[in-house]
Amino acid sequence: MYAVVRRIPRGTVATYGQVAALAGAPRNARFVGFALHANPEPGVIPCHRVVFRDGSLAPGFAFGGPERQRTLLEEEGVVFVPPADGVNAGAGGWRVDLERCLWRA
DNA sequence: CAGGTGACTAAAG
DNA sequence: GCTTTAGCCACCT
Repeated sequence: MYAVVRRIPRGTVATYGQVAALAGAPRNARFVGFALHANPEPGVIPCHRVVFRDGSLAPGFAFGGPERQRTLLEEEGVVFVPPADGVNAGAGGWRVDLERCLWRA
């Protein structure tokens, strides 16, 4: 499963469900986060490439801040979509364009 | 070895 | 429509 997370190509993101499915457990999406939380190999596992079904990742976890997420993913070429709401909520509301950047095995 | 945990996900209330 | 409950199963202690 860690191999699966590491296999996520740069510039793409995978949902917990996606990783879980590739890991061989389509129903244990929650465990995916748990495994990453344990993070037996810090720095090796790109946790920031793993996002929610909505396209956003766990706020307060992952790396240090939602702002950092957008920067890191944008740096890798991941396309971000601003909140549909006219009022920009800052980093909150920003989601990854799963249609374009969702990792496809 | 056995038990507990969990960054989710989907469905029901 | 939004909030809360139920289920899942490999990894960690």
